[in-house]
Amino acid sequence: MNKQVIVIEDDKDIASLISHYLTREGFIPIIAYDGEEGLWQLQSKSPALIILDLMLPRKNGYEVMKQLKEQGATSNIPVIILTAKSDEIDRVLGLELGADDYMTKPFSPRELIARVKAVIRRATRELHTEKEKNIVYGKLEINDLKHEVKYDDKMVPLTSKEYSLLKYFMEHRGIVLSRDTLLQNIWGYNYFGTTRTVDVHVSRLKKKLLPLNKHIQNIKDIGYKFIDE
Amino acid sequence: MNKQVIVIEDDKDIASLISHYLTREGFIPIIAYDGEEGLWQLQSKSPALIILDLMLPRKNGYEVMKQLKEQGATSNIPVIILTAKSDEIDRVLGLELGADDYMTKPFSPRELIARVKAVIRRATRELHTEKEKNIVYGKLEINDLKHEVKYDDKMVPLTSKEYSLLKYFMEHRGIVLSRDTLLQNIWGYNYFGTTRTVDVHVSRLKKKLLPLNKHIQNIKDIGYKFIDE
DNA sequence: TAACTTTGTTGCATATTTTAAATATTTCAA
DNA sequence: TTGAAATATTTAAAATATGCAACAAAGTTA
Repeated sequence: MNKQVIVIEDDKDIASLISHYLTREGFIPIIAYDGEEGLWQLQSKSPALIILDLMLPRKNGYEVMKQLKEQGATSNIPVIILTAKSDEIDRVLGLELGADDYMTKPFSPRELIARVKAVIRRATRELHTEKEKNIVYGKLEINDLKHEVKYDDKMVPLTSKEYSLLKYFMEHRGIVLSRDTLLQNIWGYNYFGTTRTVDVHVSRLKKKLLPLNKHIQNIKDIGYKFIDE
Repeated sequence: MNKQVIVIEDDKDIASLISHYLTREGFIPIIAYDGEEGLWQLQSKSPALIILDLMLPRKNGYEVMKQLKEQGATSNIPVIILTAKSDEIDRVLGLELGADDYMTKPFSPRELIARVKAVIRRATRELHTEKEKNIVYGKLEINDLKHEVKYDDKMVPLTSKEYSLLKYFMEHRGIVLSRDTLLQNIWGYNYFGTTRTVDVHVSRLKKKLLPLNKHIQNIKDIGYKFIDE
C-alpha cells in the first residue's frame, strides 16, 4: 500500500511537526517548502495524499491546486488543505477547488492523523474490492474482511504477524522473498530488528500450518519462497 | 414562491457557509443551532426545505426528523440530511427516516446548491409511512425506530454510544472493525479522541449484554469483531 | 442547586505477542 | 566425510495490546 504523503508547507516547524506525526503512523512524508517544489516533487512521486498549505511562497496553494486538478496524473490524488485563516471563504474556496478536506491551524496531531486516514480511506474505497476478495489456495482460505484463516474448513488461529506473513506469501506465490523484503513489507520501513526475526515467525507459521509445511521453503542465503505448483 | 430554507446545524462555520451560499442563490436561510431550536422555528415558519444535521445538541437529527414526520404540518417539507459519518448505512437510515436527500461532510457548496434545487424542484408529496426497522439476532432485538434494545424480551438500557456501537456491530457481523473505522462511523468525521475510547465503550457494552459477551471479540492489533455463528 | 447520567481519558493489572539469545539441526563446499 | 555457515526451534525476557476501574468533565434532570 502506498504510504507516501507530500506535505507542501513553508513553515518549517509545522512541516516537521506534520512529518513527525505522519512518520509515527507509518506514513512516508515528503516535504516541499513551496508550491513550485511541491509540483516538482509530484512529477516523480505518486503519493496517497497531498497536504497543502494555502499561503506559500513562489506559487500559492490555489495555483498549485489548480494545476493538480488540470493534470490527469495528479487530479485524483486527494488533498487536505491547510490554512491559518479560519475564515469561511477560504474553506469554501478550498472545497470548491476540489480539496477533500481542510484543517485550520493550529490542529492537534490526533486531528491530523484522523483526517489523513479518513481521506485516504475514502479515496481508496472505490478500489476497495480487492479486500473483499478471499485468497484461496487448495484447502487454505484467507478471508481478509473477517481476518480469518481456515484450512480444510477449520479455523487456524494466527497472531497478527503470522497472519500478515501468510497473506504476503500467498500474494507472492512462487517468488523468492528476501528477509529484508519481508521485513520491509510486513514490519514496515522503520523497523530495525534483526533478520533472524523473520525465521522465527516463519517457523511458527509453518508449525501452525503443517499441511503447507513443504510449500514454504527456505532459499539459502536469501530468504523464503512459497512454492506453488 | 417560497424561498425559505431552515438550516439546523450546530457547527457555526458550516451553518454560515451554507447560509452564505443559499443567500447567494436567492434563498432565505434561517439558522437553528440545535434540534429544539429547529423545531421551534418550524412552528412559525413553513420553509421550502429543511437542511438537517444528524448530530446535534439537545435534540439530535433523528429525533427532529421523527417529530417532523409525525406532525402533519411539517411532514411534507422535504429534508436534506447532513452527516459527518461516512458510513453507507447511516446514509440509508437517513433516507429511511424519510429524508429526501443526504450529503456527507465535507461537501462542496456547489453540490449543496445543486441538491437543494433538485429537492425543491422535485417537491415530492409522498407521505412516508414509517416502517419498522428491526434488527433481530437470536434473543437480541434492536428497534431502531424506538431506539430500544431488548434481550430475551427484557429491555436493556443502553446509552447512546453503546446503542450505536451495538447497532454497528449487528450491521457488520463477522467483519473485523478497526478502532478507526468505528470511530469514523460512530463518533463521526470530526471526532478526534483516542482509539482507546472504543475499548472502554466496548467493555461497557459487553457488561450490559453479558449473554452476547463471547460474540464481541477483540482482534489483536486491529479492533473488534462481532462473531456470528 | 444538587444529584444523576453519559462520555472520554488515564493508569495499571493482565494477557498476548514479539524479539533476541541460546541451542539444535541442516546444508553444502572442500 | 567434515565443519563452518546458515537455518530451525526453543525459551525467556521485553515490548505491546487490551480490559476495565476510577476519575474528570460535561451535560441532564429533579
